Amino acid sequence: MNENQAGAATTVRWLEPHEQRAWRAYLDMNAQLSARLNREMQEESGLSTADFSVLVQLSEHVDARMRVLELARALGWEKSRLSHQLTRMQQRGLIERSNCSEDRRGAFIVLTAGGRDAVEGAAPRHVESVRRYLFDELTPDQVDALGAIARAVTDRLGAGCAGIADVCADTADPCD
Amino acid sequence: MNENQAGAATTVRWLEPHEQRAWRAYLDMNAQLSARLNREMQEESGLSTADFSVLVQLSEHVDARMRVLELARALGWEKSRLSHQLTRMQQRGLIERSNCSEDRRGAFIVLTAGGRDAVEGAAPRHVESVRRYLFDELTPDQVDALGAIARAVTDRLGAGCAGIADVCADTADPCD
DNA sequence: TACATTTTGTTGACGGCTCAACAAGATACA
DNA sequence: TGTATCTTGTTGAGCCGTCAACAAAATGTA
Repeated sequence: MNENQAGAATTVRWLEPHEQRAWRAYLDMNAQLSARLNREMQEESGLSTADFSVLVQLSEHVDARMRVLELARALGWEKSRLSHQLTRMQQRGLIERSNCSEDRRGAFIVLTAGGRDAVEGAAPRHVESVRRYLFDELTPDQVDALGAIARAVTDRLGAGCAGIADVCADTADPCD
Repeated sequence: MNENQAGAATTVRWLEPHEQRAWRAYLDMNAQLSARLNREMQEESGLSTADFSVLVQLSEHVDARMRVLELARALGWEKSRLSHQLTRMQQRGLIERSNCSEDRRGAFIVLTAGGRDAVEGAAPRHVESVRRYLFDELTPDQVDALGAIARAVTDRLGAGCAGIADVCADTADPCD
């Protein structure tokens, strides 16, 4: 965009050139890095990164079984996104839905043996990719800086309450 | 995932705890920031961030008209993604396709008056959002660090050739 | 008990992205 | 000229994500 905007333009604090460059570089990094990681995981392990995230959460959990909303909160996903995702993963034998005796509305999501094999096969390759494209290119200071930046931003955004009011505690929006 | 993997696990360089934290923080930042910016632009201006990116490219270009592949290269998108996107944008009157006399296969993509109004209306609000959620939370050093990190990673990834071989010069893959 | 409200989770419609296939014009070259 | 190849761009199938609507069970309250 150029800076000769009509209307309220005079009051807009446009990005400074170095901010503009940082912002576009960040957008590029994101787009390229996520595309690359997704494609490599798909080719090497037959999983999407979304599949992988779900499997990792389950495999890290005691008994490898979780309630749907528990999983949604852990992932920061909307429940309907997760439900669709679980349907697809169930069809491929990565997870199973089992009834919950304490709450008959509910379902437990259970990691299958195939799901465990898939995540354990994908994890080492994925770590290698993340190292290759990200950490190997950064100095230790840059790694720490990235972490600090990301935490500052997610703190501002409400640490998971943006757009997933669905699965967040119904407190007042702490974001403004 | 835990680190007691079967098989080749002994040779895998798992992420160190501080790398793990930085990585997950980065993933969270991305997911939340892009979701928030997308939602705000949709609510305030009726555009997706994809619409906005296309409109910005066009509006920055002399005559506000570009060939499809030129646009695809500028955005780092696959041509088919762009083609679908343009079809939707054309239906909403944001852009028009016009014939190219020099190359009768080709099409010029032209920004309409409505498209220009849309991008000029959206830009100030979008800048405010980007400031609010990102730059206002970062120190000047962090802004520079973010830019440097992003450039290091995109350089490693081949600066736009990842997954869009479609629209890239057909050089050998410089990524491995 | 009866009834409203909240919580849990699924579904369908629709926009968006990727991939492979395709059409048609441009280009190279014999 | 003829023809093989490359380039430009679109299309359709299918997966993915969001939104709104819904069903059913749990919970609160009279």
